[in-house]
Amino acid sequence: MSHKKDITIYDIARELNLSAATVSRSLKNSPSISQKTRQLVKEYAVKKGYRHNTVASNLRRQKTNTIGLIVPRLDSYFIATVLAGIETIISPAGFHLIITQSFESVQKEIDNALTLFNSRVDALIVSLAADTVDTAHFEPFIAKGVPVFFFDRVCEKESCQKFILDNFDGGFSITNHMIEQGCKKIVHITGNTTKNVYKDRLNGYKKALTDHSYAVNPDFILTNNLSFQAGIETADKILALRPLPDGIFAANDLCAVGCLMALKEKGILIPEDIAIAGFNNDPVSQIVDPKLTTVNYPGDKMGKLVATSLVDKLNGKSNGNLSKTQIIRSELLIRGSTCHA
Amino acid sequence: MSHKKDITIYDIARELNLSAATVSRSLKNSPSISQKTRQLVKEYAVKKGYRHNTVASNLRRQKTNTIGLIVPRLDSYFIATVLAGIETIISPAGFHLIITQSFESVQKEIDNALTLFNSRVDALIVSLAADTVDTAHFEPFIAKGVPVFFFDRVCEKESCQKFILDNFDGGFSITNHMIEQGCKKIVHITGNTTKNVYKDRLNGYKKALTDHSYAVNPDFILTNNLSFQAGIETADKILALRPLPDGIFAANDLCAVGCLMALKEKGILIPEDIAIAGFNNDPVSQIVDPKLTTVNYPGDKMGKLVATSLVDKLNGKSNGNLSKTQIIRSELLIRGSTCHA
DNA sequence: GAAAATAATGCAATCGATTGCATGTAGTTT
DNA sequence: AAACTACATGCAATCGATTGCATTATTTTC
Repeated sequence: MSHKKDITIYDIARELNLSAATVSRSLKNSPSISQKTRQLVKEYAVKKGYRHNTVASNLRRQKTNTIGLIVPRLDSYFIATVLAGIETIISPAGFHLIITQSFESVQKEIDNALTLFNSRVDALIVSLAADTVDTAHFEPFIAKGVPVFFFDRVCEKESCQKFILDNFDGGFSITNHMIEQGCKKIVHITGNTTKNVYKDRLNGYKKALTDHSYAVNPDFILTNNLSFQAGIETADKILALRPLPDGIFAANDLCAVGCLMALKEKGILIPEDIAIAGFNNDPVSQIVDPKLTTVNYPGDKMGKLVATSLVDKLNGKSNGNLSKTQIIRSELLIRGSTCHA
Repeated sequence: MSHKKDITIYDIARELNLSAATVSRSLKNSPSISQKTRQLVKEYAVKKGYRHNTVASNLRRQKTNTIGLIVPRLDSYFIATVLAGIETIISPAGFHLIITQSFESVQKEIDNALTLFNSRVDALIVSLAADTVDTAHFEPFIAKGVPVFFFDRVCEKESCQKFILDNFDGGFSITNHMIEQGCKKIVHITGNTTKNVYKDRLNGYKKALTDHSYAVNPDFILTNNLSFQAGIETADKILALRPLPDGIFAANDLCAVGCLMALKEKGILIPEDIAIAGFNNDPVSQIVDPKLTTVNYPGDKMGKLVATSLVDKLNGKSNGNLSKTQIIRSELLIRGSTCHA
């Protein structure tokens, strides 16, 4: 079956006895073309169903108006909201978004970076995979002047542009709050602490303890992959600890909720026996009974912030003195899982 | 500041005293080039940090290896899992994914379709906006032979390739189950019934009622936007109904959970006073207490199915006789919100 | 009415990879 | 040694829009 072939500016030029240059300029409303021809060309283009060929344009202009995105996974509430925020900003600004997931693997992240580079994206937005230590795969972008913006799981290097929540402060506030509620033996469940997000939350937790002259007990710092399932499994480990903890601060909500539900199942009263807090303000934190104390992590806001800064930079509207590190203030949300009604 | 300029096959050709054609063929491992030259070129390319220019290649080949996606919004669990499923399949197959959201608006959907068309995507995957009736904006793709695959919220036209869950069967099974549990006055909360998903669920509900010789009471069919908040607000309306309902079937989980929590708040016992069921198997359905009976809607599976079919088609591996409508069997998940332990 | 200024349009190169066809070279056959 | 085959490489056009510079048409100015 044969399909309609696209018409080009040359087709229009030929039909109207003009040059391709004039047609091109007319379609872009160049003021150097007379009102009359401009109108003529545009009407004819619409009539014939002309469609601008972005690919050809991209090659000639050496720009793609495309932004690449690399995230660990797409099926997380936080990432989904960031994504939505980014798209909301860049789409009206005339940019496209190409998305890829690294599945928490450096190798996949490297592959994705390479194909996005080859696709000549105008910029890159990244949240690092769990096991990424070396970030050399982003060097080609830097060397070429392509902006690379990190968010959430960021590159530790000074020179990187990054957008993060104040994870230290969040971890500190939560732990502090639990201590104020009377908790004396608080467990912390964390993920991969080579990543800033978990490391900072952990350090905030430690700081709150030492500020209150509590010792940091290494046995009370548990590591898992922070999934819902991991939370359920960790509940048993927690119940086996001696002395029995009276508080749990998990580095994300999903894990906290899994843990909370498993403990409830075993007859533990929340928060009377053990108080629990999470991190992220995931929808599940408001559904679980009792509702989960957590730190608000506004993905939509973060996505919009990253995207706005990026679009400004790409359009040369950057005030230039944008700080390399943008920190969103953390906000503690106190709910039933850490205090009695 | 000056940035490193990309090197091209011409640069390599010049340095090695070869033609660009030979370089191009070497890099693609064309068998018509001798092993020796091929090796030479490839090593030199790596050494010099050559990167394939996908944009130029796309223009010449008249293919972009890019798939466009248009969805109502990105920050929904279902969409996020579909997205993850799609990316998982198409990425290893060498395709990119450009995503856009319509925010449930036809106009935005039309705009997105246009820019994706101009970007010469090789295929399009769509879940329609709430108010989309006319689908003429996809005609240019069809006319040009660009595959357009619909999922979930699909185009009603016969000729469209669509992937859906058996919504009718799901609605029927849920309602039937509730009736078997003793419910006699079941409310249905639905969304925009011009969309197949909600219309079919509603029809399944009606069929189950009439099969059991129950009348369909129009007052018992409530419409809202199916958000969590809407569920909370609808709880009051339900309590004002006479006779008082003894069952609620909401067309999605978020709304069902909002409603459930609001009712609990008001002292209603779930499921003793009123049984509740949702649709989608969203994570919140397993967190709420009691856990929510629902229909499993495997986004990941659907995404992979859509993407696999699409990639096969693009690679000409389609068996050709792929049915226009692919239906995923619905699966009822019975939980505490509709039956006593 | 001629010169100068301005407006409108065209020419042709460019972006970088791809590919059908032509050419060239080495090796084999008779 | 001529003729032929097979393999390796090059030539040059192509994809379609963009844009600096040149050229032609139209006004303005004196």
